[in-house]
Amino acid sequence: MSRTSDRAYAAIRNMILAGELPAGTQLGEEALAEKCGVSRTPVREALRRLETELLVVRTDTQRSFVAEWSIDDVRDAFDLRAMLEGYAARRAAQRMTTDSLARLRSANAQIAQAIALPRPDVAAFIDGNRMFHAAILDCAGSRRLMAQLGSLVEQPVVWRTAHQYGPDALHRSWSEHEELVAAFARHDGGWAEAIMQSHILRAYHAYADAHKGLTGGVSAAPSAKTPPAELPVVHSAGAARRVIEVAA
Amino acid sequence: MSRTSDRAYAAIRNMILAGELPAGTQLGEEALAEKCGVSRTPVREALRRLETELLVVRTDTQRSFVAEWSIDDVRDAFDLRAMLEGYAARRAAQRMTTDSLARLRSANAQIAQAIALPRPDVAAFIDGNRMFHAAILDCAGSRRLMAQLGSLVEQPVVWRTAHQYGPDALHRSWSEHEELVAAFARHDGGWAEAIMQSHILRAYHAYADAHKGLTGGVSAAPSAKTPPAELPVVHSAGAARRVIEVAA
DNA sequence: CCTTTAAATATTGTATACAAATGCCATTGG
DNA sequence: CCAATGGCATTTGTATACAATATTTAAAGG
Repeated sequence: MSRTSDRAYAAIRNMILAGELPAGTQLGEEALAEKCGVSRTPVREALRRLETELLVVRTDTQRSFVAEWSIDDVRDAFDLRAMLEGYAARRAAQRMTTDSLARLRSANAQIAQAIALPRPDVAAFIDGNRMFHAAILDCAGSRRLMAQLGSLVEQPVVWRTAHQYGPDALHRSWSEHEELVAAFARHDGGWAEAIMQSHILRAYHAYADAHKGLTGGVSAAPSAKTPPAELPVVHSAGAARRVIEVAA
Repeated sequence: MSRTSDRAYAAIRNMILAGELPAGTQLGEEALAEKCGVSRTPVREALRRLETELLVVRTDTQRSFVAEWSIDDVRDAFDLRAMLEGYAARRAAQRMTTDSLARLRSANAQIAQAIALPRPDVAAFIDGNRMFHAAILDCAGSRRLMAQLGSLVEQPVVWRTAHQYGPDALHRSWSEHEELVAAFARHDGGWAEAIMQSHILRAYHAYADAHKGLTGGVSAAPSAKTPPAELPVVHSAGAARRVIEVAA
């Protein structure tokens, strides 16, 4: 991961996720190159990656902009993720090995420890959560599924500091993971799928509730000729900080 | 689409799909650049695109190879497509407009005409089929879904000359489309989803039957150090011609 | 005053040169 | 004879220069 291209990708991605580059911002290659301290070549590659992940949109004349997210887009992303990750859970349940099961238990044990402290260790929680879901995806054994979910799990709106989660929400997440482990242990694909879908969609509603009234419907993509000017930019200075992860 | 990069993409893609570049072949940038008559820069871009579509795999040391397809990979791709396109059908049914419905009827009318002739016009059939499915996807109104299905619909194994389809199979495909139109007209999402899944999975079994015994299980990706040498290359000269589209 | 046109500016696309890394092969030492 | 190491060939990564294209600005005409 020491390649310049990856650094550029990570840098741009973080700037978008952090709100430093608000939705609708034009992404000039030269400007980004300077900001990242690299040449345009790796920046171009990074932009293409971000484009396939829909974090960046391009006009028909090849100009890149930070993608806009309407409330419907968010719902859309969660629905898709619920379906795909539910499918992953179903497949994983069928192919579950004792080894994978151990990894899942271990990951959720880390989560239990992270939320047990007087003040929850959010970083550890997020990390354990990531490991848990990654293990399931790995066990599902589908390259395609992995590729498709990869571009879906960490989206801008999906990000949200788990700090906003109260102790009860954190515990409920852990509890759902435990239930998933039970389903996996019994190789019950249908059960696992149902739990997972519920798990994800609950996360969506947690997000939606937290953002009630905040997000005026921002339209999807900047159109060809009039991209950044007239866009109602939602992410003002205050909103920039609010970018985090919905910990499913 | 007059950009050099797109030409390179299309050229490489076609070479893979046509079997000219058999699975496991190393894809050197310079060699491809010469073959396409362009410089390495657009070739690199094309390779990255093909990589995200899983037509090309890269080793951990950044070498590119034509992806291998095991029978399980094929099944995997069809399962995913069935799920995603089923989902698209469900959404489309809910949002169906008279305008979109007209487009669907028109596309299927073209199919009817294409298969009605004494000798079926396969090109017209494929074209109509593409239009039909594209209209549904469009009506589903999900950018993400469109992006994800885009990399799934035209995969190497999914390709197969519809020439292999007999008149009955062509007619059945048309008939299922008609049923889809009926479900759409009634805004019955569940029905539409079920038909679509059946439609896709039937196509899978048509493919599987046609390739029985032919495809010895080819493993997934060439491993890091020993990529092309020991691979049991399936696509011999004879197999190269067999590359086409499973017309769902 | 608005629309249209044309030049100027800015941005992206492609090619090429060079640097870094990987892979291969032969040689050497055990 | 096998394993390890060194250098040579090949391949990919990055930077930069130049060409093509798009956008903006300003001026002219209606």
